[in-house]
Amino acid sequence: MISPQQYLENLVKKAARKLTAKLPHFEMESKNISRFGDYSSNVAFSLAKILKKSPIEIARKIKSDLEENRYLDKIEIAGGGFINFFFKKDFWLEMFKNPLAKINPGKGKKVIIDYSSPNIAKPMHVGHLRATLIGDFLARLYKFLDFKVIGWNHLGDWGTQFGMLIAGYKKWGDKKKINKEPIRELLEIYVRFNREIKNNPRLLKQAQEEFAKLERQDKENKKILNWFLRVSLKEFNQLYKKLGILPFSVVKGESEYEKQLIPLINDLKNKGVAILSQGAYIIPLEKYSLPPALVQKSDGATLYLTREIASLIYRVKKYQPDEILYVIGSQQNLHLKQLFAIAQIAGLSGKAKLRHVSFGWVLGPNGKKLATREGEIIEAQKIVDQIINTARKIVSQKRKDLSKKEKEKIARIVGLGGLKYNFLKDGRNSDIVFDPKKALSLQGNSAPYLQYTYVRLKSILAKTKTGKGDFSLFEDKDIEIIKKLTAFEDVLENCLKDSSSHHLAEYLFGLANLANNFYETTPILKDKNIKRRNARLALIKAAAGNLETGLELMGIETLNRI
RNA sequence: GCUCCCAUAGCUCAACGGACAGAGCGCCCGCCUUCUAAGCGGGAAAUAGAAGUUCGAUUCUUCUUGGGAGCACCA
Repeated sequence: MISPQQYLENLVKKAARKLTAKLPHFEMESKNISRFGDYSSNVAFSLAKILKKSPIEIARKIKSDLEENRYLDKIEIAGGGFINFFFKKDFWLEMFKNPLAKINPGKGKKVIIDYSSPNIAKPMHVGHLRATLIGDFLARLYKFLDFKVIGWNHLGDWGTQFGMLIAGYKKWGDKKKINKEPIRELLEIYVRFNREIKNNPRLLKQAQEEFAKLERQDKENKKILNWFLRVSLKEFNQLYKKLGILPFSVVKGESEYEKQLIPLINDLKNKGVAILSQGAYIIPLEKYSLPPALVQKSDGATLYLTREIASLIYRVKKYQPDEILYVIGSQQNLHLKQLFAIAQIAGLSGKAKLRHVSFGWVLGPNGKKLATREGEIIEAQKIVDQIINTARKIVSQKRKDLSKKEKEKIARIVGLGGLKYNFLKDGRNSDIVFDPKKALSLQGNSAPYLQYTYVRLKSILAKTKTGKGDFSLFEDKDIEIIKKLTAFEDVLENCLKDSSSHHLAEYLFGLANLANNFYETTPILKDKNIKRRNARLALIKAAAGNLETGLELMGIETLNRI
């Protein structure tokens, strides 16, 4: 079975083809307003433009063409040319009996999703957290839709700052301390180095020298850098584990491409893609209305972008992906545009479609960038711990009856769920305001609300055995839920199209609201009509299943008790 | 200076050029001897400003105002 929306779209397309050879784009949507039908379409308006006829006239033609359809109760024309479709009850019962086939738009295609990308020796901040959660959602979504997903973590481990870190380590470093608390210690060295540089400019030179050695593949410095990477990664992995993020397929530092850069630049020069300008090599991008991209500095050193190009070449060569998603903040919009333009000019991306999944800033409650009063960044780790703490307090207050172990489990799942939902419920392009103090909302459009609804549904199911039900006993409010259930796949397609989770969040919230309203107003277990009772048990089981699947796609766990 | 992004209810967010701009929080009102009140129902409340394109504009174009990001030797 395909979704009702798909079904109607196909139907209308067929009818429209009789009127014109080239189909215009049109909408088929569910408006949640009963007099606009189960689904409505603006196809007549779209056709009116090319056929130069009135929308009403076209709508009438389509209507008369489709009116005999066995699933449709009626078709209405309203609002100057909208076509509203009303399905028969039997259709919805049919939809419920034969659930939708799982869609598989991926068809086994390979996609690389590049996300998280923290810098080693530095704590992950709230921006990394957003990138990580968006990326993890996309990885789960693509997997669910039958793509072969390669999760890629491109670590920042190159640049003069690592010269500072190595110089600082050689001066003041304590190996034991670093092994114990790597990121804290390394950050301290970095901060101290920058502080002392003000009084002692020679330090900067030392840092540059250490970095230059690194560029020359100096064994000792490479070894140190590698060690920094290993211990940082150990700490990152603790956070990923705590968050319940899918494991990455590839974790690679930028520095790993270093050896390929000179051949790469030579190749670009030979092809005439890169040209000499003011002593440096640039790739002009006027054709793309972009400023030129610098790939080699006048001192011969390479840049971030150069390594990004090398990484792209490596990815394409090694994995032959059909698609590469870069989950990276909007401040790098230009950078990604340049990368994609270069890929096109030099033919680097193979068959892969490149896509920048850009996202906005995470702002604090005052609408400014999130920071403590001292101006430090707020660490992702602290946000996670803080929200679980908040959840712990609430749970121990609300459920004094539960065991400590169970309360702890609920606190973790509700806290993390609240956090993730907070980042995933909004469209990714806008800046979002994140107030760590208010982040765990229990009411309304929040993960705990969805988790609570799931628990309520499961709890009803747990109290009884199910038997054979008679679906024809369903009433309007049951059908409302069936309608919602059948839209799930369409919602996932929207998420895929926009690389955004907010459609799914909105859907799950709507479904949960329907479900809550349903069991609030409809006694199920006490229903004397056993066939209807069983039918409704099947219905809420399906609703719970949808909630669970949807939450799982957002990386949010469900519970049986809350 | 140039380029790009953003501006929707008191607050936080929705709305692929479509029919009356939807939600949540907060506020006001009602519902717990009945499957977990982390719930359900109801109410007040918004497109920054000006012009244009269109049958139709929150959406597209131009300008204004206000915020943010980026723009050759950082990553």
